[in-house]
Amino acid sequence: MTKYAKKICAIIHETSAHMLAEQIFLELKKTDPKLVLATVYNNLNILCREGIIRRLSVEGSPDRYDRTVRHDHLVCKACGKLADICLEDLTENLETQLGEGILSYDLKVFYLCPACRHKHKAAEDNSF
Amino acid sequence: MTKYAKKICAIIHETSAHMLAEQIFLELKKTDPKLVLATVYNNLNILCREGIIRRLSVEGSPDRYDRTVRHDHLVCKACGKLADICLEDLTENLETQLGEGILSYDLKVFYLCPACRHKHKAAEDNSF
DNA sequence: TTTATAATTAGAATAATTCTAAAATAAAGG
DNA sequence: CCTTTATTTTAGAATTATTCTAATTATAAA
Repeated sequence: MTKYAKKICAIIHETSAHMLAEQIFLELKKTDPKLVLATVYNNLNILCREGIIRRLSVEGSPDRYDRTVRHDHLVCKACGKLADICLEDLTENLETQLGEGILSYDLKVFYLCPACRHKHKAAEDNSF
Repeated sequence: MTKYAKKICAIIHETSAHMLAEQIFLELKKTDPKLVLATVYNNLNILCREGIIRRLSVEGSPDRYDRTVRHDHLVCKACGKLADICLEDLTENLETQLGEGILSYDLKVFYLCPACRHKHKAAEDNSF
């Protein structure tokens, strides 16, 4: 694994921050000022392809990168905020239903986060 | 609902083709030659916001648009091909696990489609 | 070392999507 | 109907994330 691949990997696995390529770039730039964004993208793509990290497509925002330890995501439909949750593992269940082996799955649960729920409610109350 | 919103809605609900904005545009252009891509995007955004259609983020490809009737997706990790599947509804299960109401969820199951499984196997056999 | 291979840089290129302002269309009020 | 107002659509520029290309640098192999 190359120098920057290692560092990127470390950053992603140390936090659960769902970072953007740009954020990873800025973080690494602190210690490696000559680093360039394309290198970050290159390495992120390689790491994803090899299954070492996980790409997260989030509606209306650039891709984010996440650890591969099994977990799911809770997404606020209003503000888009993303949180980790660990629900029961569905792999076996899915394989049984499908009748064949799967590689992995991605489960996003949409809800209104407490903050947005309040805003939403306030807006409704004012609409009289 | 506006003229184009209606037509876009009809196209998406009549097929299960997971169409790109571009494809919808080309389809509508046949009958409305002066239509412009921005109009398609405008309407797709409005329809998504109102929950009338569903946006599908597919890794490494522009967004696709889908019907809202509950179903899940099977995605080939190698070629990216997308297929509809209808697995059991997890809503109640998820709400119980989370201890609160949810709006919806999105489940993508990754596997190797038959074609890619064969290619993959052939490549392995040749690597001796 | 010298050579070969792979990684990184720099910055241009691409592609999807959004934005802005003007034009066209539709809806509402008289 | 006609006029006014509001909404939709158009045209095309702008933005943004990401990829690509070629040149350079670093690493590994001979």
